[in-house]
Amino acid sequence: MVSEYPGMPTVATAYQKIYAVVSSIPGGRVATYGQVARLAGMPGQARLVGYALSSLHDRVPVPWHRVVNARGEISERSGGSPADVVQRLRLESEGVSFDELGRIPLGRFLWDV
DNA sequence: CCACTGACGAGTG
DNA sequence: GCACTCGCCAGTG
Repeated sequence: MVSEYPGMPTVATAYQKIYAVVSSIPGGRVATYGQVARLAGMPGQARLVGYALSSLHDRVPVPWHRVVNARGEISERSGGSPADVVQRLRLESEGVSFDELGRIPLGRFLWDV
């Protein structure tokens, strides 16, 4: 649970809710953007989840790497940042495996609430 | 205040 | 399974 970080607005934002949900994803499991949105009380707001995560900075201790898209793939960033590679490495080090197409078998690793 | 911007998802052909 | 469209809306400048 991340309630605060340098530079974060003092008032509560939708992002805090999202960060709280992401922070509760167990290691070795993954959640989809849409799933996080629902758990955060914003069904249908998958895009906002992605937007919220993209605005995170390194010092914020949120396990953003455990969030993937509905197809079990790691979504590609804009600007060609290497964050997607880091994400895969972190997941693999947690025991999450990928198939030959670079997708995670959601039937085995999706976080069941 | 207005316009633009996204780590997405579900539906359709 | 792939390509395309449309709906979502908080933040940012």
